[in-house]
Amino acid sequence: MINSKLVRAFDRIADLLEIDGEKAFRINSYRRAARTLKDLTEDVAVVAAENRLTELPGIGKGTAQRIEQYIDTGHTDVLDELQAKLPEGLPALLEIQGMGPKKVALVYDKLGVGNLGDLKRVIDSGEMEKLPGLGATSVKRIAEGIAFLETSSQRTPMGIALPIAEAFAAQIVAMIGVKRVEIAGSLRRGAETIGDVDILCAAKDGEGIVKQFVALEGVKRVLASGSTKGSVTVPFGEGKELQVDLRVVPADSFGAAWQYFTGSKEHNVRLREIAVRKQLRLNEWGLFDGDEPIAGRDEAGVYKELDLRWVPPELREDRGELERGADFGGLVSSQDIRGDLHVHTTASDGRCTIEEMAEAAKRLGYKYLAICDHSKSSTIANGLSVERMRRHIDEIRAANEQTRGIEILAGTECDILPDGSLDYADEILAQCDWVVASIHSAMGPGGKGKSSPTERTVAAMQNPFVSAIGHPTGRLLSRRAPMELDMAAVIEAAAKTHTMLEINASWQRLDLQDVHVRQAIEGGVELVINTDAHHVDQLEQMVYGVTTARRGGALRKSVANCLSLTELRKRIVLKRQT
DNA sequence: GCCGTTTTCGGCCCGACTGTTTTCAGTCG
Repeated sequence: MINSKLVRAFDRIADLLEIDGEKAFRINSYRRAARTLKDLTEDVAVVAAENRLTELPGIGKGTAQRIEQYIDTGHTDVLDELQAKLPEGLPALLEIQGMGPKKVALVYDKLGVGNLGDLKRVIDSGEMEKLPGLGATSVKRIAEGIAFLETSSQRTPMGIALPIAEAFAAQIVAMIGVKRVEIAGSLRRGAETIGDVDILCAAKDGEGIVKQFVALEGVKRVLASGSTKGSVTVPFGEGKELQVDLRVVPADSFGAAWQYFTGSKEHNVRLREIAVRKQLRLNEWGLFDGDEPIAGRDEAGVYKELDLRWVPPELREDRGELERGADFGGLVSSQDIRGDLHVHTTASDGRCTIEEMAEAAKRLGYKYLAICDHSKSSTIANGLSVERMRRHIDEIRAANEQTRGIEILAGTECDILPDGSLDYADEILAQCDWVVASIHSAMGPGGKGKSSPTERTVAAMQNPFVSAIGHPTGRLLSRRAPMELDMAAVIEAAAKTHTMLEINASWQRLDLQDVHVRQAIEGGVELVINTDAHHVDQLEQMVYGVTTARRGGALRKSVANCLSLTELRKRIVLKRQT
């Protein structure tokens, strides 16, 4: 699809326009268009062909023309002209903390800086700090910004950031005078990757709390330490750093501040527009009628006074959540999950036994657990031969006999082979209670007599024993791109065959991702949220899958593992009889 | 450049912080 290329083109236009000193509104409209295209789940070329471009939010006549030109020629005049005018390396400089469009334009105009190398040179030579409006301190900060950019991974997966954030929050809440501590920012919204960790704290003595915060164990560098805000970095992985910000506010403003710092920026802009229409003013300190505060202590009050329903953080992305009459109350939550229907054991590549996994699942309050080890073709993952699989099923049945308080289902994660057939014959699959079918090999686009991932997935769904498709796109966050999957075709086939689609909860996968969750629900497909755990500890990753489901607007009634075991079995039978 | 239950023209969110200033511009979230 050409969508992602257009997203990059429009973001680049916006960057260049900013450096060029264009009006903010025009720049924003390009960013808005880029975001719309990023969220779009269908091929923009199809939308264009059907003359529906201007129906998309933030896309008017002008942008539609540029999209059409790009589809036809691979270029847009606007971008070509800007690129002819400004050096290629300039937009990258905007990523440096402390460098905004004005400063980028300044160093370009006065010193001819066209890329990162040039910038480093004029910093070292001392030329930069002589520029008007700059000085030794700001140049030093920019130099630190460059260093941070080069050591930090740009975006950190939610699964790495959340434990770090929770550890900090636990230490802050123990400080004297702290009334309340909460995680805010994109982490609270459940974004799959985050830029930095935002922690909010209610206390009177901001300076004292911030001082303790920047001195906490695990802090590598202190970026800022003031009376309301502290900012530090924390090492993780191999030489990487994550930024953690703490803000301290009075208890009376906690709700407004939590709302404000949770974002997203776009959601907040929309909220403030609504406030303005009501002749009110909304900021991080509260909602005001003139100088009179009318809300701010809690989040719900802020929404209520704007005649809005409180919006769950996962949905605050300005994707229509303030307008849509959505059923927020029915949104799936972690408490609704009654079982995990995709885990591995030592039989294939897991590190715990059937009994260990079952005991851990029971501790989480689950009523059922499906053991789904790899099938024979997944040799790297120690996939089970037919003979081993038969014995494995017997072992699962025996373990189930021995275990009380949880039902252990005999399952498999059966490979979908390159030709679209399944790795086990129906005779084996029929013995399983539950079958997840997944693609693990030949993940390329297909063609030339080779089946495409879409064809293979759709073919697998025709098998009556296939209950669900595992990690449908096969992506690994920032490590492997998703397969080229025609999601609309997969969803249509899933609905028709009563096959569920998995939201793989592993923070390295989150597959389906949020926009596809929404698309699947709109297509009438039932979902299942599984951890794909290879160790008892990984069962706790369910929360990431639930968060992703919530971001896609999934209600508990759309998620199969919120069902009782009896109801779940009925769903499996329904598929087998179709 | 987009958009419309005050509008097809004239709007389009808000405040803190910082460093450079002597009244404010730029950046950030």
